[in-house]
Amino acid sequence: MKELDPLLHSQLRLAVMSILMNVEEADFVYLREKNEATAGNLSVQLDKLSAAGYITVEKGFAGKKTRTVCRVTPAGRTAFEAYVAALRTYLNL
Amino acid sequence: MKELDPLLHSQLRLAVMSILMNVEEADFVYLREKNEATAGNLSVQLDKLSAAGYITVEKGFAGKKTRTVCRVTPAGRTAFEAYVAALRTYLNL
DNA sequence: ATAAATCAGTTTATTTTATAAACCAAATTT
DNA sequence: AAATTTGGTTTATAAAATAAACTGATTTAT
Repeated sequence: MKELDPLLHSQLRLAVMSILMNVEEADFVYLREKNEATAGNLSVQLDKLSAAGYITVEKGFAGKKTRTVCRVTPAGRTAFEAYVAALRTYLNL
Repeated sequence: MKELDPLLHSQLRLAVMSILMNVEEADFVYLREKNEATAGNLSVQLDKLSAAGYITVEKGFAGKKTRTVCRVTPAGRTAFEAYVAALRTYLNL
């Protein structure tokens, strides 16, 4: 049975990746609001995606406030597409 | 954010449901082999699907050996379709 | 006939995950 | 300058997935 990448098979991580696939970059606050996630949960899940090399997380400033910007990496893109392909076979979409 | 039914958002349960959606009925052994799952794991996940009313689990006999047969219920069918629809919006498929 | 191995499955224990709650430092508001 | 808000991180708790150990019946081999 084709494996579903467990890193992507998580509601919040999947939603984050889905956004990043379509958006070039997105910051922490945007991702938190769009997903109605708690900051804590989002922080943890971003770390995991980052540790896996699926996204980059850049800390910078917007004026004086900190701003954390996320982007999907090529590896992340590939993994996401493989995940979707695997899902298709599961669900025969 | 549209919720992904957590009962279906599990690798093994999803795979089981996907099979049952296409097959009218399937027994324990078939599901275990097809999914390369351990019997323990399968047993637990079938219980959950059954407790949720997504499948029926009937114990009977095939000759002298016990045989556990699973079928998807109308509620299960509906839930599965809703899950797939929700996934589509996540992944914009 | 009986001991060993297999089959079909359940129960219990362990590990992993997801999530929330508590916290921290800097910036803003009053 | 005290109180609040913002943008997060860390730690604790709850829920899930999985594996390991077990049960009870059935073959198979001796």
